[in-house]
Amino acid sequence: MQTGIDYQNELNPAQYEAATTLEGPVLVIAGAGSGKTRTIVYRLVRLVESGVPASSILLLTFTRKAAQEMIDRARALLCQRGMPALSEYQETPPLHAGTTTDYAGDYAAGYQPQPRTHAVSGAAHGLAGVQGGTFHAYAYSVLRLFQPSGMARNLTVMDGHDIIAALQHCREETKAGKGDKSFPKNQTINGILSKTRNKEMTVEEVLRRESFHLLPHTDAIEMLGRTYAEFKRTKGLLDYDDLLFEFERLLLENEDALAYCRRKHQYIMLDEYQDTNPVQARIAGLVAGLSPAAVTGKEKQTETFTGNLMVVGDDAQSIYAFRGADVKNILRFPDQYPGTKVIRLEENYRSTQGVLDVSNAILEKATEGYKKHLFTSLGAGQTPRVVRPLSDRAQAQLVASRIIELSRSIPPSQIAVLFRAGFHSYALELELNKLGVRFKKYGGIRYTEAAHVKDMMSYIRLVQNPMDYTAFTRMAELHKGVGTRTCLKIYQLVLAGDKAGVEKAVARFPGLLADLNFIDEHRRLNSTPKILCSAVIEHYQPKLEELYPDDFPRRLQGLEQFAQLASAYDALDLFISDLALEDPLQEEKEEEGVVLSTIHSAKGLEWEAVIILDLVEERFPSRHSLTRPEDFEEERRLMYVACTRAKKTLEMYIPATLYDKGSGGSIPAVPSPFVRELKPSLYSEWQESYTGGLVQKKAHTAPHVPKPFLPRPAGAAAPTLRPTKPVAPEHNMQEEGFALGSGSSTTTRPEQCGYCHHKVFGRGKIIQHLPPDKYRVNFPGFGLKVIMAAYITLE
DNA sequence: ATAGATGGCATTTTT
DNA sequence: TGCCATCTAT
Repeated sequence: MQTGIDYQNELNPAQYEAATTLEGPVLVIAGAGSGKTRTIVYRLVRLVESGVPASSILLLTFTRKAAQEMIDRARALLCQRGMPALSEYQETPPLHAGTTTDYAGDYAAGYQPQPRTHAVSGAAHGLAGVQGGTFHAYAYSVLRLFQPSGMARNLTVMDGHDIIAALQHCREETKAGKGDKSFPKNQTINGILSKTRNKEMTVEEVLRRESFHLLPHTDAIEMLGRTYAEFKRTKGLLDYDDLLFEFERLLLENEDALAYCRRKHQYIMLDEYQDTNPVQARIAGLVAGLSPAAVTGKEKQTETFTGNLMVVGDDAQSIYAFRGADVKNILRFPDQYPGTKVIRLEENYRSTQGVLDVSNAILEKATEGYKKHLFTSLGAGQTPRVVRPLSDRAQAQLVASRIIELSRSIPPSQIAVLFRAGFHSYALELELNKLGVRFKKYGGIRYTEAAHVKDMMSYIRLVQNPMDYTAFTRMAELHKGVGTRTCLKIYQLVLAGDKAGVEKAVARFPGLLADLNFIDEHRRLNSTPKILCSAVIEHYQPKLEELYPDDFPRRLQGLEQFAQLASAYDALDLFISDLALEDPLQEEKEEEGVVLSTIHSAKGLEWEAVIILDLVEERFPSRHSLTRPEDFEEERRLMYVACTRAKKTLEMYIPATLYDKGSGGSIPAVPSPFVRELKPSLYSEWQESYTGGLVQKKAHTAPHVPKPFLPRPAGAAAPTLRPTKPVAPEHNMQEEGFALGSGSSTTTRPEQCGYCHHKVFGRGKIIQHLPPDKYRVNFPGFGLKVIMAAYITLE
């Protein structure tokens, strides 16, 4: 089939090379803003144009949204450039129907392949049937077709909340850490266990590396891990990590499954390869055709690799090491896949040179020496700004008014505020609400986490998997008088098939019996997700009205929206797993509004204007990164990712003080090393005054004159701005010790951090030197303290 | 055994 | 801030 696309003229030479190399192993090193998405989009079209069936293309990206966008854009390209011959395909045939041979039906006895894709489908023109999504979603889509050995028959994907609930259950059962205040919280346990798996290390290794204070609990955590694994196995539950490891095991143990994947997905594209972890890399290798021995590195592939595998990524943007991502995957790809064609996309089409200069400067200081230099032909553009509000509260007010100012010339949806951690934006959110500025926050509360949605989902999940204990608990405890014990008892009776026993136990709770019957009936009916959703809503509505008398209509509406969503699915389990893997309502949020996002969630996105908050030590770089140099390097790459999101306007905010909830007062903050090390010529410096507007600091002119500290009465108007630096005397250390742009500032790099002893608090980690004679020290069990040097002994 | 209330807490980043 | 864990009255 032919299109009028002129690949050579619409792409630059490197992009062209990447988009038109369809066979063999290919590594694309794509610098920030280098047109990576465009290249993948063109390659998708090119593949289809060359006669590759869309259904044999697998596109794995970091989020489903990313895959969706690429497929949509490819489809748009095809539509727009006319594939007249294809217009008769407007009515897309179901994914597995007709043209493609689907082997799963033959192999997986009892499991019929479902006629609707789980992940994203390119639902028009020649792209119908491209399978795209995340590794996790892909893993599930195959796992459900083949029965993994030793697993319950119906597999359910757990979401974050399920995981915590399951851990809690295991904890009660084993009495692990009972009554021990130093025992970590479920969240923490989950983090440790998950790290253990993603980094493929023992609990002890993980603890030794990043939380040595928990080392005394090593055995208990390991034991809890085993109990948790057994809990999941017997109940047919899969957490995020299980999806990957069970999938790998399936590919290694079940020849049919491996053959199915290899045969079906002959053209594989992996985006963000720098952020894959070892098991993901092995899965990719197995499906692409690498031998099991070569995948684990036991043996080296010596002949030219003949599978069609393209990986795309940027080692400088690797920001997920904390969850096991390993840059080595991308660095050694050519070695692992002999015959790899390496293509570098280097010209930046996103940002003006001023933005790139700052970005480059940040990367230059990286100790791991990623040699990258972004360039553009877009021109110098605006000079990035450094803004220094008096406090984090003032920062919120300044940013809010700046957003209003910017939105006079830029659509609000083209303005983004980025920060290191979700809670860093709280103050700004309050401020924006106060001013009536619309915003959408990425990484905020998922709609699926609302109580009524979870209630509804528990019924749906029980229809799919009667052993889903988390769902059972949720459903059963909706009834007054049913708690942990009763719940467990009934669950066991139900599983044992003891009908008489169940009826007896449930007799005291008539509503519960009705629920169980309802679930049984619908399991028998095998209804479509949409019909089931409607039925559940009707069944649950009385309870909804009882539980939420003030706002049940609104919640009901939300549930109906959910049922609408379900109508896109033919298979119940796919609907459930999609909800656990990614919030489907996220992308349907209104388009208007300023974007608030963690830097991690901002990956791959771009905006006209980008504001980075809280560029002070402890926040960014995060205090948790101060232990090991490699973590600090990851913070640097995070900063690089943040800066390279900006097209034209880049502003970095450095509050002089941070509110301290402990003391209720403000503590001085040290500007982030990432800004301190920038040459002053790369940015202009702006400050707050009491009279209005941001005022640019005149570089190197006015001598520093400390202004008296003028406390604002509570509830006073937002700070306005004034031309000189209003720094309170007690904060003058910033002027003296941490001037910006020195290029050689006293950075609290991790390698300079040591430990010290204090008579009362014991051993602590020195977080920061506060000249001339104080240290900020983190004492396990006591938290952060500022201590006079005289009272501690350095180690 | 359950439910509700209270008080103490620490708080990265995501599938 | 919201989320725990523990306590107390039924």
